[in-house]
Amino acid sequence: MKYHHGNLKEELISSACNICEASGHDHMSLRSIAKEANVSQTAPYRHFKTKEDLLAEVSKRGFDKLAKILNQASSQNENMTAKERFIEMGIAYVKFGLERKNTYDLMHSPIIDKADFPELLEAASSAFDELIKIIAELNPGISDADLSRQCIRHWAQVHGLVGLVGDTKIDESVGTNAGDAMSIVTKDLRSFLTMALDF
Amino acid sequence: MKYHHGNLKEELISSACNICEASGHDHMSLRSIAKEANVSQTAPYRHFKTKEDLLAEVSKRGFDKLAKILNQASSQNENMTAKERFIEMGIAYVKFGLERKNTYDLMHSPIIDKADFPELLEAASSAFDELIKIIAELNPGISDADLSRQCIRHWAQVHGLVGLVGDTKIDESVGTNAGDAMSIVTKDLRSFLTMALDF
DNA sequence: TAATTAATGTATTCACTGTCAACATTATTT
DNA sequence: AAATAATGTTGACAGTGAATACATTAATTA
Repeated sequence: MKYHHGNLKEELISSACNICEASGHDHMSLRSIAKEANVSQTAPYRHFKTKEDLLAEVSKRGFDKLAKILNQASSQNENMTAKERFIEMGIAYVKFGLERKNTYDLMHSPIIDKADFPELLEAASSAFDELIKIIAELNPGISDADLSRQCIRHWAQVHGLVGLVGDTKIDESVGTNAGDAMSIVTKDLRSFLTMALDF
Repeated sequence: MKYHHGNLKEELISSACNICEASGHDHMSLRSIAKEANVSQTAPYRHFKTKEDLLAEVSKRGFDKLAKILNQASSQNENMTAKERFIEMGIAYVKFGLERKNTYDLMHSPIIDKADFPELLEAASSAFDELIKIIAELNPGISDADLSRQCIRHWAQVHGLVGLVGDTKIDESVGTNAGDAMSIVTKDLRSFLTMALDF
C-alpha cells in the first residue's frame, strides 16, 4: 500500500462524477468521495481548494461531454440537410439531459458560481457554440442580434424541456397526470422537437 | 415571554420564504429559521416532520403566487386579444422567474420530491392550468394531444428562458459574453417573447 | 550523491447541520 | 379537577466542509 496514490486527482473526479450521476449532487460529500478512493477525508484538499472546485470540475466534464455529443449529432451524417442535423442535435441534447439528469442538474445548479470558474464558463460556451454554428448555417446572412435571439430561443426550448420532463417524470410506472402528459414528448421525441423547434 | 408562540408554523414558513428568496435554498437551515422566530432549534419539528416538508411548503407558496400572477396577467385587460394576453402571461412568467430566482430554483429543485407532496403537485398543476386555458382559447377545437404538446412546448420555452438567463446573468455590470447575449432578452422581453412564443 | 524543498498524504479538531429522545409547559378535553 | 394532547426546550448523535499541524514521499538543487 503506497503512501502516494499517483493519480488521485483524476480518480477523485471520476468518483465524484459517478456519485453525482448515481445519487445527485446533494448526496455528494467529500468524505464519501475520498472513501471511494481509499484515501483520508482531507486528501481531496491537496487537489481542490474547496468542494465547489471539485463540483465545478464535474460540471465542466458534463459540458465537455455535451459539446461532444452535440458535435457528433450534427456531423455524423453528411447527407442530411442542415435542418435535419439541427433536429438531431435537439434530440441529442434532450436525451443527454434526461439520461444524465443528475449531472445535468449539477451543470445548472446555482451552488456553483460559474463566474468563479473560467474553464467551466468556456466549456459551457463551447456547447453553446455548437448551436450557434448550426443556426448560422440554417440562416445565411442573419444578423448577429437575430442569431443570438434564435440561439437563445432554441436553447431555452430544449433546456426547458429537459427541466419540465425531468421534473415531472418521477416514475414511469406510477402515472401522474403531469407525467402522462410528458410522455407525449418522450414517446416520440423526434416528432415533438420537429414541431417545437420549427421556425 | 410566553412559552407558546401561538402562530409559529406560519412564522416559520414566512421566515423560510424570506431566507430562501434572500440567500437561496442551500443556505436555509432549520436552525437559522428557528432562530429568526426566536424559538429553539427543534421547535420546527412540532410543525414539520422533516426539513423537506418545510421546503415543500415554501415551494408550494411559490407556485400559488405564480398561478395568481399568471391569472392576473391573462385577465387584467379585458379588451386584449387572446394572443396579447398569452404574451402578457409569458412576460409575467419570465419576470417572476427572474425576479424571484432563488424561490424559482427551489420550486424546481430535485431536493424536493414532488411525488411526496400532493398539495405541491396540485399547486404546480394550478399554475400549469392557467397556461392550458389560454392555449385552448387560442386554438378552438384543438385535440387533447395537440393541446398538451403546445402547452409543454410553450411552458418549456419560458421555463428554459428563466433558467438560461438566470444562469448567465451573474452580474449585470461585469459583462460576460454570455451575459451580454442574454441582455437581448431582458432589454425587451416583450418583443423577444412575441417572437419566441409565436406559432 | 546528499541535502533541501515541494508535493501529497494523514490525524485531529472545529463549527455547523438534520434529526431524535427525554423532558417541561401550556392548552384542551373529559 | 384530572387526564391528555399540543407545543415548546435541552442535550445528544452522526455526518458535513474546512482548517491546522504533522508524516511521508518525490523532485530539485548544491
